[in-house]
Amino acid sequence: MTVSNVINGKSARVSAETVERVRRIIDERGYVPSASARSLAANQSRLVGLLVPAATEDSLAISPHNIAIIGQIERRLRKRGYHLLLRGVSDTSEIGEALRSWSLDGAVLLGFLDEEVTGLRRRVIGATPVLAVDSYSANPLTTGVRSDDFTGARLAAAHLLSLGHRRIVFAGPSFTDVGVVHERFLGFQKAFEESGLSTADCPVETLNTTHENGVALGRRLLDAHPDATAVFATADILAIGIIEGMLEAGVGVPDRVSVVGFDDLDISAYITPKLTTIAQDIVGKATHAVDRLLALVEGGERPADPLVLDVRLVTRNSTAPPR
Amino acid sequence: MTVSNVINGKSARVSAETVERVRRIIDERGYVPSASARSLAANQSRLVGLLVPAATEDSLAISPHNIAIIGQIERRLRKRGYHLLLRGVSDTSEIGEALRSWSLDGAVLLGFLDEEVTGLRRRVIGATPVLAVDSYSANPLTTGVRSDDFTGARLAAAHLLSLGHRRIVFAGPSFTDVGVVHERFLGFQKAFEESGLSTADCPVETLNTTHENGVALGRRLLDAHPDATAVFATADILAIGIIEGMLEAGVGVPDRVSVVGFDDLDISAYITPKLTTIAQDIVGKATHAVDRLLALVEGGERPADPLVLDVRLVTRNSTAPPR
DNA sequence: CTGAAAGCGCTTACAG
DNA sequence: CTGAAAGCGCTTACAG
Repeated sequence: MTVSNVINGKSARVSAETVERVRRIIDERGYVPSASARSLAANQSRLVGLLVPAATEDSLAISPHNIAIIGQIERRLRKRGYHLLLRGVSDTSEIGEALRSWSLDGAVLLGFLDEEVTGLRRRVIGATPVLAVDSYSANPLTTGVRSDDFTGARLAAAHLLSLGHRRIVFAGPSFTDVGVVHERFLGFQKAFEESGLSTADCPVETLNTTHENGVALGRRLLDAHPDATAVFATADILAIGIIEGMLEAGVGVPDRVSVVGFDDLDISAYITPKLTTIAQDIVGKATHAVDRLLALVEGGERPADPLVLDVRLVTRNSTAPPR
Repeated sequence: MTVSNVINGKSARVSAETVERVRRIIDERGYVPSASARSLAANQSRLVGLLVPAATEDSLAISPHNIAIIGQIERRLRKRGYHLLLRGVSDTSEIGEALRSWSLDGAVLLGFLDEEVTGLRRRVIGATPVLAVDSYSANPLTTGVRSDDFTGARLAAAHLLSLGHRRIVFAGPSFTDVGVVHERFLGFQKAFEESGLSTADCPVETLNTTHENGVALGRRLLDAHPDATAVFATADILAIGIIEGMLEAGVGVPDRVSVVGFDDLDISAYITPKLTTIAQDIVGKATHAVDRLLALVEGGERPADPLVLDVRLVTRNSTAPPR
């Protein structure tokens, strides 16, 4: 018991001398406490789950942006003395299983749809703190950390408008009346309003966020929308594909069509032309996600409103005034 | 005890009727076994560590190639009924701590230097199976899975030689007389030998594998080596930087200088010109790494020779005959 | 300040 | 085929 107190830093209950002696013996023998025994007895594991969607049989469905976040989350958890269980889940019911099986102290949900987060019930997650990254779900059982998607899209559109573009294609996944893409669409519209303009002439192209789909759209973009002079894509990986498709089709970027992305992936600065895009604060997202989750784990306060992180416009070479 | 037998599938010791009854009750109550209690009692955790180097205070030091592998490893482990503990370690002594603290059934080392793997002692890792990805270490306590680096580099050089290049820059991190980069250098030389040529006129540029370093090298490449007509870079991310640097400096790729990379990252097909490179079998690497590790975990056979995976040349647009 | 004892939820010889 | 009992390595009231 005294040894236990020393290890757990409850030095108020042990004499300095004893603490010293225990410490020395621990070092000498290379003693390492058993995490499973600890979890079992204390009913807390110092383990946090990082749960990501996984199509059955398939790989983890992690976007480049989310991949960048994983490393940062691990780093922050480690710094705070926690460990990371990385788990792909093919059905939301597996979330509850993971939580209870490992007595996870908390979980970060990365890449789930808003409706999946909203569908989480107390019966499934119990009292375990759960944080959803990039979610607009209002589920009171979860908290969130996300970027200011509205402002990001507003900045992107305002940039294109200020260059003189009017007919701008909005390219992104289909959206409902809530969520990341919807917010970006609202921000896109807002920029037009602020300039006294309307998005009535702006085509919306709906497609899943992959490089491949971007290429396909790029190839046929001017056939479908001959008057378009710019594209706002809701993800860099999509924007990169669109640029590739347009270049293939002989459409100059940014001479004929300007393109703005969203994310600021590393690779966005490697392609030609370098991509103008909206930068998200990846380190901040990861750090705040962990800190927020652990505040719940350790303090037990109830989830407040989602934390919203600033974004900024990064102007590079894929945008120019229309011809 | 009977319930335990049912859960663990030891149906030989339980009547079919009882199995059925237990199963039903488990479903009704939504019972989920406690992983920590199980680990503690059975002395096996069904947990595998994925250990990656982490500079202190810094992010995980994961290359794009290794990031792609992580998702695949998680998938394979999950399929085999194991869970993944992702952990950055800033000192190899932490490896032993992680193994013992969580009673890990095994560990995959990703991105460690050969000397770090070689330095692993029984005292640190005990009897836990450890597999090092991409390592040439001969440490008998570990097994390995890696690509055929020698052949990859040989194919790359042979491709350039067949196009007519003779003065080819070898660009990669510094290497000793063992390891991935050394193997690639040997394969590079081998291709020259097979053509009755020598690498005597081929400059070796030593630099760490980052996009930034590649750009810097690209900018000064022709100043430093005016006669060079091609570059073989030991990593795509480096090759991409080199191309960017050369284009900036007004050096045409592949018109003036051809470039071959190694890895076949997704982004290598997105840049302009699309990169000719050596493709590694990422899915195979991850799958075999897991299967091999679990063979040790479950069967307890002793580590055999490292498993070597085939590579192949992917010809795209960054290579052409010299002017 | 120190320690004996119960208990966390499982697994595993062992007896019946 | 079934189950009582010990034990895995900790934590935590509780007594001294």
